[in-house]
Amino acid sequence: MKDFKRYMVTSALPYANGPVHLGHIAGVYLPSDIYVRYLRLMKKDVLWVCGSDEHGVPITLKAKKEGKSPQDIVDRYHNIIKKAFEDFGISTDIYSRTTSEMHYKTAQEFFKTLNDKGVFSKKTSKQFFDPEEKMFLADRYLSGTCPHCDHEGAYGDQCENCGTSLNAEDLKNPVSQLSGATPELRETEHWYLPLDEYEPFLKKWILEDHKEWKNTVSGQCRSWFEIGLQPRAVSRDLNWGVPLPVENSEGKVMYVWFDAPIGYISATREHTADWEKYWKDEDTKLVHFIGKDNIVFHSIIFPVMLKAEGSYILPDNVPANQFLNLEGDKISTSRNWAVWLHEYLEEFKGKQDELRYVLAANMPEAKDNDFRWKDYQDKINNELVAVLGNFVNRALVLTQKYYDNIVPECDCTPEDDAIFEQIKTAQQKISDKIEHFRFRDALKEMMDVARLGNKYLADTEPWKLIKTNPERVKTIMNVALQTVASLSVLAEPFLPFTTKRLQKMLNIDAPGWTNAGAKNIMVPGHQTAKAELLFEKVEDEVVEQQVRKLLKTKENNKASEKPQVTPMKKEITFEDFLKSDIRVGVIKSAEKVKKTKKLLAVEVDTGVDTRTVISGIAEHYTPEEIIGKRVVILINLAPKKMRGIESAGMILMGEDADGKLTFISPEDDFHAGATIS
RNA sequence: UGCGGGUUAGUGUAGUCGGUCAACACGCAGGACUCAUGAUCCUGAGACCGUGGGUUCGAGUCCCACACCCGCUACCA
Repeated sequence: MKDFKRYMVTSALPYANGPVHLGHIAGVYLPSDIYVRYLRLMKKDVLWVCGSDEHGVPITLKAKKEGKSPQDIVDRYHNIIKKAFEDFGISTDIYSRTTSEMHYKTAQEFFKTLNDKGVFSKKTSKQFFDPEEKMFLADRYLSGTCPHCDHEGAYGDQCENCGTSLNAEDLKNPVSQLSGATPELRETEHWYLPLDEYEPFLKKWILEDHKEWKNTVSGQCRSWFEIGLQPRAVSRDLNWGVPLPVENSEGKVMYVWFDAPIGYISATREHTADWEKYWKDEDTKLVHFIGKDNIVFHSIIFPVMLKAEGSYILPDNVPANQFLNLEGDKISTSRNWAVWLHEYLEEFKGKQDELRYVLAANMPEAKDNDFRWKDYQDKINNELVAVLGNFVNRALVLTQKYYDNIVPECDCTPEDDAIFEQIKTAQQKISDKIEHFRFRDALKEMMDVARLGNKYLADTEPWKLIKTNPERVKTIMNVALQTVASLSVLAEPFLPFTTKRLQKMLNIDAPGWTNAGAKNIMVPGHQTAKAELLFEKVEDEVVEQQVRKLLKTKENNKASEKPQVTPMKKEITFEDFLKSDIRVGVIKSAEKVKKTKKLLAVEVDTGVDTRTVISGIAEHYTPEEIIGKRVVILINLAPKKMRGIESAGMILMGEDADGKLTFISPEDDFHAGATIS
């Protein structure tokens, strides 16, 4: 492997429309922090940057909804996130933001360079423009009448009723979701990054030159290659973002995904005048820590931008993690199903390392993992307290008892030497694992050193020997103290707050990484401070309270989910209504349509005949349980073939706000074919 | 539906090139110890490695099919 002179580490910029939660921490910021702290201990030249991503449409919408400016919104969350990171020991060299002056400058220079080099292609297309908001509308902020089925709630990109994907311009009676105004079709021109031209380069670079990347990352890239890369628009018609630095581009800003990764560069520039060596020198190792949702941006789009610019290096690795679930359910900002970092820090004062430990031990490195409060309690009580905290306490308390906190002399036997050997080996293993982004394994290795210490004490039994061979006990306690001191280095990347306290107790300066396993970190005659417990047990009550809090969130969600009532559709005439032939039908049989998740093929006796209807209810009903059910069915609907089966008619279903479906059934046992009007 | 990832003891996970690979942690059972936050140490029980085929002298490990879970995508008359 190449020997790099320095490291440039970036972590995905958190989007400033909400605070960060444990999923963000476990997936991105904690692994980065462990990695960087380790590199610093190795005395490497390393720079770690991060910052808030503050552009993009969702922020403008949130601002509008709250009657504030986009800047107000991003200020609020930027400050919450920044403070939470600091308090949690996320030790970035700089935490910047993409609304900074330096970022505008850097992003514009970058864009201009690409533009001057003729990298971009330009294309004109027609898009809807909201005259009230004075802005172009992204497809999903448009609604209207579907040109195919006349459904009125169709979105600009798709009709949810008939399922066809649409071109926004084909929508009938389009309405802006933002203002309710009728948008006009206007021509607009956009800049495109020709990803397709870089495909051969990317394929070689990722699939051949970087085989060491996680297979989730290369797998994702491979799937993009299979579809074929397309030019990607990097400009938007919006008034919130970095303005394009080119002529005739009024009202246009950079696509948020174009400017955000440049934020890494801007932050570096803001931090040091010497920024270029971190971004443009081949001897620098560039590493992007991200979550799996960001893979294409960091392994395809941003590298193409860097490559096209010409003077930048490309990432050496993109260690993407999977997602963390919470108590079995997907974390969701909008449903408030999350443990927010800033709230944890409020409620668990001084317990940063406890959380860091649990998250690191449970990091979603290869697949999605689950955070459970019970597991939080178990890991802290049975591992942190019982193994690490206990060993440290035993060593220090014994030293206090026997030697009044003075480090005794050491006269090592081969058994003692073996301990130092093992610590050395562990140190190398931890290094190796961290360098390969295997943080949970690395953490385990570190804990094994504490286990080794516990075993050493159990084997040598100084509390017995003190009566028969006090000379020997001196050496034993010396070895135990050296082990504790080694732990104060080896644990630093994972548990920085604890190691600081530990070093204070030992009354030593922070040793360097390579000192771990040395015999002389604690010099004989040195005076240590009084022993304190490193960790407290987590009581059942604490965990129960958190679980209750989450349950409450669930209940609140249910309650506050005011049935989202869809607006009334356009008035129809009685004659229109009479056109539909709605009947009571009886379900004769049903079976799942193969290879689909939601579709059931249902045989219905309509009185008129028995016919097959495809219904999208398989997630709510099993075929067995609906046989014999009386349902309401629209029978004169034009048949449509789906998945090779012809569906003649439509079973009417009630739909809840959260998407739950239920049959509409007559209250009395009406016969099949009874009309409904 | 397409693509990607996953499916290994009660739980969470390791298993790089196919041959001590069935491992580690927690939990559980029994024992030892008492310096330590009822912590620690030792011993033990617990997995036919999602299912079914195939390649091979030999497969969690390679190939094929299927099932289930997650993400994106499609579909949901």
